[in-house]
Amino acid sequence: MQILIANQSSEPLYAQIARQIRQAVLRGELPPGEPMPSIRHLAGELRVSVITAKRAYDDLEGEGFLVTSPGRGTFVSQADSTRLREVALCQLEEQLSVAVDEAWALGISQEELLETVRTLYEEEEKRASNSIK
Amino acid sequence: MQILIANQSSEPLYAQIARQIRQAVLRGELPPGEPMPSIRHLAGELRVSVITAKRAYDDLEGEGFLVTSPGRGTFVSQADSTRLREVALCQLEEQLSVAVDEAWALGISQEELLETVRTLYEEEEKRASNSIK
Amino acid sequence: MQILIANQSSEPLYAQIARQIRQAVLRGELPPGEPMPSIRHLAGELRVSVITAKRAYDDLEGEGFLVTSPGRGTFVSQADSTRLREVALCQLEEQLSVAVDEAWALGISQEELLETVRTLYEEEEKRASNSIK
Amino acid sequence: MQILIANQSSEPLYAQIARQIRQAVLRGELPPGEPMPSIRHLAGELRVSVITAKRAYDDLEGEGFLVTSPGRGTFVSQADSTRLREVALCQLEEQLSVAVDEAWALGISQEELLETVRTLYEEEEKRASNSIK
DNA sequence: GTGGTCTAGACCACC
DNA sequence: GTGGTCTAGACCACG
Repeated sequence: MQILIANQSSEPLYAQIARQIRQAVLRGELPPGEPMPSIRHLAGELRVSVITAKRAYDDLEGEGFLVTSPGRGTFVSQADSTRLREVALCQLEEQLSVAVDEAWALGISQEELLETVRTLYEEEEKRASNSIK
Repeated sequence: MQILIANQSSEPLYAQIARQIRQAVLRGELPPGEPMPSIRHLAGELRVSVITAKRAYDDLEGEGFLVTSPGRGTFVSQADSTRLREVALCQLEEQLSVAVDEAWALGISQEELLETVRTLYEEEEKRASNSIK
Repeated sequence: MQILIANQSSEPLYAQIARQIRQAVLRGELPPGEPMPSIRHLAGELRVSVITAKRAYDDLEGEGFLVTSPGRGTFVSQADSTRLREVALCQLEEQLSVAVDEAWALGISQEELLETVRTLYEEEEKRASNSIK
Repeated sequence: MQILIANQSSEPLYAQIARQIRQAVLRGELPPGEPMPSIRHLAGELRVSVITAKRAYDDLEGEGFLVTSPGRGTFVSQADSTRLREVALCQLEEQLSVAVDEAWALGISQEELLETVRTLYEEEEKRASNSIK
């Protein structure tokens, strides 16, 4: 898989890494049981400190996305994917709620808002299909 | 106007204050030229330090929402509201874009997403009409 | 004479008043010996506090532009206008020096800078001739 | 780079610091991506409080000159330098406009004014070439 | 009374 | 080590 680090972003490095891995798992791109690269290897590839990579893995482990067996490495969890998805959905809804609140404050009509979301979704699909090619 | 502070939020206090004032201005609830409460007064009411209240006003001044004359107080800016609204719209689109990205990664269909947004928007309207009563 | 107060300006009220009176004296618009309006009268016209108007007169007195004889009022000074002009010239040169410094830092050539100043000067002349009509 | 602090100036400390860094960036002396000294280090060198140094960086970040990533440091922004230069030019023109207004009020002829500016510019060049040696 | 500046010091998150 | 937030408190300029 491909992880992109934006140095300019205000999102912490460890959060960027964790988010991208989390998405890949939920998307099924990283199937349960799949071995993850070692912390040191990942850190080297992404040019971040080992401690930062570890923090990302730790968080994902805490959320149930990864499991580490000492001495053997880190793997994508076999855990109940339904529960994981629910957690993610809940976070998404919170995120959307804030955005809708903002939109309402700006006096944007429901129609305009839905139209914007539709457009963004289609752009997202297009981008995805391009990156597959 | 009414400002609510959530101490347990991860959003900094000054950002919470600034955000709520920003929305009130964009919503037209605080008309141009309107005098704002003094930073000391605001700080007292919200139970935060004077510096924290000042930081919120400073940020809003930097964004063009407020103007302050030393010794006289702080006022809602007479500035070009079109420009301010554009900036806000731009930020909103960025926010939505991230959320849509998440939704796509979770495998949510366009229909589901639009339905969720519609529901959230209607809840928002209901909440607003209640707070008016 | 006409004094304009910009409430939005960062320049203090008393300084705006003092500056405009100073310019009027240097320009010869207010001849030596000319009686000035009383502090209370000026304050009333400009809608500022008496203390602010007094501060402006005090400063101008300190600089030698005005003289106050208690009980009779305030008048434009008969003082050596050459000295006053020199002080003003010195301040102007300081002001220009800062601007030129900035211009140099921006990599503006001498020709460009002189051209800009020339244009601004001509605009100033035009504005002045219009306000006379 | 070299930053000079004049404690007796009426210009606030943080503004002096910000101004000198801003000029260095616009002059290209501090290239995009360049790491800035940490606020603590800068504060120590300039003998000012950490907060004061931070305030300067904060302002420059708001203007788009710097970007900072928590935990990693502060860097010269990769931002569109054309836009930054335009803003600076705009501010300069405002500054010059005020000065020309003063000059006109003092009855200075266009020729005298241009001559003064020319002299100041040449002094500036001389000073710059000396500081290089 | 207002806001503006500067200070010291504490605690936290990130790398 | 880095920056981010919040605090209290002092002093000044403005109205």
